[in-house]
Order: sequence, then structure tokens, then C-alpha cells
Amino acid sequence: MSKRHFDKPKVIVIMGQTATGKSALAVKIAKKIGGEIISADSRQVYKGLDIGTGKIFTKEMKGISHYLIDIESPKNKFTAAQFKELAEEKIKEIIARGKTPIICGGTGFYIDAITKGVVFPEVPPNYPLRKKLALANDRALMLKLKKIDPERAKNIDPKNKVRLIRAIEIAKALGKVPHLAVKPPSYKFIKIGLYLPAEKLKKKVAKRVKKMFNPPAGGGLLDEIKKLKKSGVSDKRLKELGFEYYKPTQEKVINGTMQYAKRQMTWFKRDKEIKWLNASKITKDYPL
RNA sequence: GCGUCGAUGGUAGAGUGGUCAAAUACGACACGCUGUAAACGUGUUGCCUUCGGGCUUCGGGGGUUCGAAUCCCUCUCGACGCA
Repeated sequence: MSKRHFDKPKVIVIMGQTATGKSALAVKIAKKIGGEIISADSRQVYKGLDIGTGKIFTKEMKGISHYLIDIESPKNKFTAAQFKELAEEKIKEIIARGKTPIICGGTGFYIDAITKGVVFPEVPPNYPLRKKLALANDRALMLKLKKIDPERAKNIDPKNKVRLIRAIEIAKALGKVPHLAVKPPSYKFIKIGLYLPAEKLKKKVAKRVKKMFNPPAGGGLLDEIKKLKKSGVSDKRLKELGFEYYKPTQEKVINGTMQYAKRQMTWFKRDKEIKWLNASKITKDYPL
């Protein structure tokens, strides 16, 4: 460990499976050490997606500032690069204020975008082009990519249309897809992962989903969807926003959430810097 | 009670004499990821294997055949129709 390591400002990262109590833990830590919270959730950035995404209620924030929640209309698309830019801005601001940034969320890709210092090629999405390319099949796209960027074509997943389309999009704009650049992060990230054994997680998810459909205060998930539709969010867009938002049933949402939790773990498992905590062992007075 | 149809792998559902360990979908498990990431993609999914193959499967039992998930008989269960 170099000395410089200690000079870097600390950023706490709370990640892990859905429904394990990340938000609550983040608030608790923030209270204790004087922190402010940056959400790392690809869907909580949207206004009006509250119940389905398990967004934290204002009163649960307990006066702690939260950022990158409710910053975009669900009619528009928000991307990982936008997240990276905004989050880095917020980190800087919070540190300048003498507080500790706490990144909290379950979207692994977003978290890695910040903590791993990956520099994405600066090519914004070109939706008309994507739409056009989506008409072609994977083989045709692969041939096209080979022609304009044989280098990238070598190691791309040849069957993944989404990746192929993005690669072509970049190559068209820049001539070729640049090699992935990694900039050493300017912060010391302390990563805490929350997980629950499958049985416990399932119970917790089931409870949470039940509440989504029948909240004590009224106005559940179905009302939320109605409201979104009324405000002009299309069915197609609702589908994109996740399984909770397109013809959900309790069973569907529970199963979908469990599948998601599993996928989250395959993502996080590779990150050896994470210190894992069993969420069921964290009590209200967990000594931090 | 008579008649008709049906019973297939974790589920749904193809297959109707050999090319069937059995399509496809879902689920399950594992894995990947260069601005969609709760997205998107890939692999495995009867058992054993020295990875060549071997063994047991299509409601139960019996039979026909060189060969049966597929044909015949019978039993069990289910749906519908007639009583």
C-alpha cells in the first residue's frame, strides 16, 4: 500500500442485492459520519417510478441529502455515461463541503463506471441509427462491424445485437472503437456489499411486493402505472422500464425480483474489493 | 355403466414405428458485458463417463416387431359426451 493511497478522499459504496436494506444502511452511516448519498440505480433516476423501484421515501431519508433520484422524465432515456458524469460531479461537491459521499445502489454497471475509472467512448446514442440497425440480424451487423472496425469485431460477442449496434454506432462516429481506457480513480472507494441467503431474501421480497400491491396508505403499484400512462408514458416504454411496469402480478414481480437479485450477485461476485455483510445480521443498532 | 379423447423431462407443449435422451418455450444453474444494464447475450439442464461412448426414460403392467414415446391388450387416473 502506497502512502498516496491514504491521501485520496474516501467514498463509501453500498452495493448488493435488491431488498437487503441498502438505503437504510446508507442513511445510518451518513448520519453517523456526516455523509450525503448518491443513488446508483438505473431506474430511480426517473420521476414517478417510486413504488416499483423501491425508491426511498422522503421521511426515510431522515434529513440526509440524496442525489440522482428523480432527475429525469421516464419518457426520456437515461444512460450509464450520464450517470457517471453526474455522479462524479456530486462526489466532488460533497467532498468540497467537507462531507463523505456515499454511493448506494444495485446497478453494478453504474457503480463500476465510477469506481473502476473506466472511460467510455464519448459517443452519445444515435437513436435513429439504432432503430435502423435493429432491423438487421446479428450476422449482418457483425459483417458491417468487421468492415469498419475489424479490431473491435475480434472480441465482441457476435450474437449480442445490442453490443454490435453500439459498436457500430461508435465506429461510425469515431472511425473505430477506441481501446477501453482506464483512469486510476482519484478516490479511495470502500465497498460494502449486502446480501441475504436465498430463503430470507425471498421472504423479504414477497413481503415487499405484497406491500407494493396493497400499501397501507393506498395508491399502489397499479395506480402508479396508471398515473404514468396518463402522463403520456407509452406501453412500450413501460415495458422497457422493467417487469414491474408492464402488466405486473404479485407472482411475476416476486419471481422477477429474485432473478434480478441473482444476476446482481453474478455481477458483484467478480469484484474482490467488496466486503460482504449478511444483511440479516445487521440489526437496528448495528455498531458501525 | 357405455363411448370418445387424453396421460411425454421441473412446468407448458411438440413428436405418432428407426434419423429420439426426445423440438420449442419457460423455469433452474453457470457465465459474459466499451454510453439500453431490472437491459442485452452465451452455455449447461435424465444418470454415469477414461468424453469414444455406456446405461435407464415418454402414467403402470403385458404383448407385436430386427426396432416402440409412437401399434395392440389390459389396468390406473383425467376431460368430455351418452345413460
